[in-house]
Amino acid sequence: MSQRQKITIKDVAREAGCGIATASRVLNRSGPASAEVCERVEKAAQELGFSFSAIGRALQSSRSMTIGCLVPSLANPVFAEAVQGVQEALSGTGYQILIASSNYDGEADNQAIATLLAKDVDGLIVTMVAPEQSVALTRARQRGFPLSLMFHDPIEGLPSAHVDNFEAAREVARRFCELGHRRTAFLALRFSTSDRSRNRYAGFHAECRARGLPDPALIELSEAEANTPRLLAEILSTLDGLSAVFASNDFLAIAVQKAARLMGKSVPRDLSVVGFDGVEIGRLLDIPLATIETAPGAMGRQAAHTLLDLMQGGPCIQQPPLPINFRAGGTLAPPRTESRDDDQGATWPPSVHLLKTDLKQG
Amino acid sequence: MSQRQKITIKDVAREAGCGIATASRVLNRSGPASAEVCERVEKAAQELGFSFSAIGRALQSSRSMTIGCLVPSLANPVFAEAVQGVQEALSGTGYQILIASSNYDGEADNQAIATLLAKDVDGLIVTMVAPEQSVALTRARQRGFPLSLMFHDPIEGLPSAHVDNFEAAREVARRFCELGHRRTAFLALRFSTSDRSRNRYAGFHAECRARGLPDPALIELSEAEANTPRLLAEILSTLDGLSAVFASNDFLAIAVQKAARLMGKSVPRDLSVVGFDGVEIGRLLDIPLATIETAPGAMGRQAAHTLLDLMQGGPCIQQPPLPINFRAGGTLAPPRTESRDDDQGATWPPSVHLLKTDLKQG
DNA sequence: CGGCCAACTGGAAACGTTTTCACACCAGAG
DNA sequence: CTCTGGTGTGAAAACGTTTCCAGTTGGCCG
Repeated sequence: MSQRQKITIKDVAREAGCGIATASRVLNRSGPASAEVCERVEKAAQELGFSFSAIGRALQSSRSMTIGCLVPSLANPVFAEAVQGVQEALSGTGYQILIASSNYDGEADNQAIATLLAKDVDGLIVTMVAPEQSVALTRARQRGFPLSLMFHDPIEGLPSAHVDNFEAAREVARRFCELGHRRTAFLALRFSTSDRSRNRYAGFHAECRARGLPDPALIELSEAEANTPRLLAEILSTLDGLSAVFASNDFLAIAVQKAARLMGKSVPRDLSVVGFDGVEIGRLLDIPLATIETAPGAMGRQAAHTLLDLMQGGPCIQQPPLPINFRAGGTLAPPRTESRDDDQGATWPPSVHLLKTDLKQG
Repeated sequence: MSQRQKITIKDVAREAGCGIATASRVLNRSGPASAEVCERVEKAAQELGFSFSAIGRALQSSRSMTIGCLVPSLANPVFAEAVQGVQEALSGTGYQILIASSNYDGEADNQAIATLLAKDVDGLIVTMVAPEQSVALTRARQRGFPLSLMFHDPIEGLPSAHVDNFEAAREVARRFCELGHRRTAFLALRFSTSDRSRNRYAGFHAECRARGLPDPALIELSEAEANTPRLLAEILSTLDGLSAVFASNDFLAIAVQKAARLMGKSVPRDLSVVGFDGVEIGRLLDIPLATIETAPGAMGRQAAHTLLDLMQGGPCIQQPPLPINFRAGGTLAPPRTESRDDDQGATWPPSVHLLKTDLKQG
């Protein structure tokens, strides 16, 4: 109930009976001051409960000590962990995180970046729908504003903390192929708004081709379909001869298992499933999930370090992709029957739910 | 590469050939302006790519349009979802979120609050280790600073968006009891730093007592134990006659299932398990997890709305606890044998890993 | 034509810092 | 004694806004 309004350095100076400049010097240890006045100022600050206003500082130094962080959604543990990683890397540096999320909306992405920039952040760490097409991001980049990406493949001059989705997906195709699988499918939740999913499909597709497998079926699910095992089962059952599914994230992979059970199929006997991300939970399932392990926290940390370097005027150096690890699990096994159907089957891949979209490379 | 430094309203005014005040009025539509000068200013702002500096504004209006948000960790999906909820409630209000996390450390909590306050946030939404013991929080409260809690039970004069952990835990005890369970255990990961866990145990304990059941064993796990099913199995196997486990969160509950499998026990035939939180994943397991469903996102939204009201000078009104829902699941069933051992067994609850701590009420 | 009001305009203060600059003082060297 | 150089100090400018206030127009009414 006591003092409602803030106390400024002016109050401290008055209380200590000295000038503002002196008080500032004492409190920041940024210049000479006699022992006597030094003590008076310290005491006054203590008594008044003074603390510097970051705003005044920011205005004068034109550095807000704040960095902006944009992710699609914190409800996705992968992004939440990444932000936590950023946080950790920034702790102790004096920087705070101003956060924003776009809910996977490209327009919201732009809006968010503009807002963060208006708040005078000193740098930006970003995961968005389409970094290369965002006008706000492009403008910032042209101005030489410190920028750092997460999860995206690097763009010329724009460093990104990422994993090689394409290569990781090829690894999955390789495993499928070596076990004898032929008919495969790739499941994704937000294919159109996630370059990560698209790169994974591209890699998966490329390796299947390279090994003479039929093209994998590409299935984009709606939220409803992903969360309702019955719907998912219906979709899966339209895929004749399907023996292996690569899901674009672990939650989807778990949903597939549930759906398989509903279809009376057994994992991995009738259907192999591989996920992506390597969330902890997959390891604890009754049948541990085979998946590609990534480290979102490490991505956040790397992005933060890259940005810190950039803000200190360092050169823009692109780190190599973070390591990934194929985690073996009970959900991956050889197909039940060595199905010797020929690959020319005109019905594969089926067109239901098939999504045509421009793939990166191929 | 073009202009490296920011363009201010001064630049716009000069370009438009008018005074700063006029430019401000035009751009904010906050005062009269002739159509002609209006157009010139708009055009100049457009061409220069001007956007207001939030810092200048904040300094002058002493409102930063930023609210601080402190949670233990974003790596915990429950808190991440809550922050996402805050975000949603704040979207469109012009407020941004400055985030901080303490990693479940009470000292870091204090430090974080001080930092956020120094950044001149307009309000604070907080989940911390010990809100009532934090000097930083107490000082803020005394100053009448807008504060809003999440997850905690309300404190006099400090509104909190929460669920009734005590009552929810009683519900679990009730279910256990009605199915015939007697020997129960309560598992928690961070008992000492989580009043939520403590309240759950208190409610669970109280209801067990009320129904004449032996006191539940209280087990606090380390991270290592929780994540290594073998270790967890060892601990569980020391509990003789145990037939039902209440885990303080869903991930723990899933780990218990895994451990049970390792022990050769079947869930729910040999061991019933109930979790807490109601994360989506539990529903997709082969045996859907029985759990208490909560809505972290809704908590975040409520906390944000409460804070907004508070910042507009509204009275401090404590909302009732958010509704929770017992979600039935395959992991809960009657115990295998109506074990008719007497309750006086001197070995129950076992002392291994037992944690003595001051319990709230109960 | 004088007076008045409305519409429009811009100078200047204020917000809380940091930093530059000039001044005062004092010791020691010449 | 005067000069030099260092040390300690505070006034003032600057950062980017908003807003108050006073000023300048122009139109309209008496």
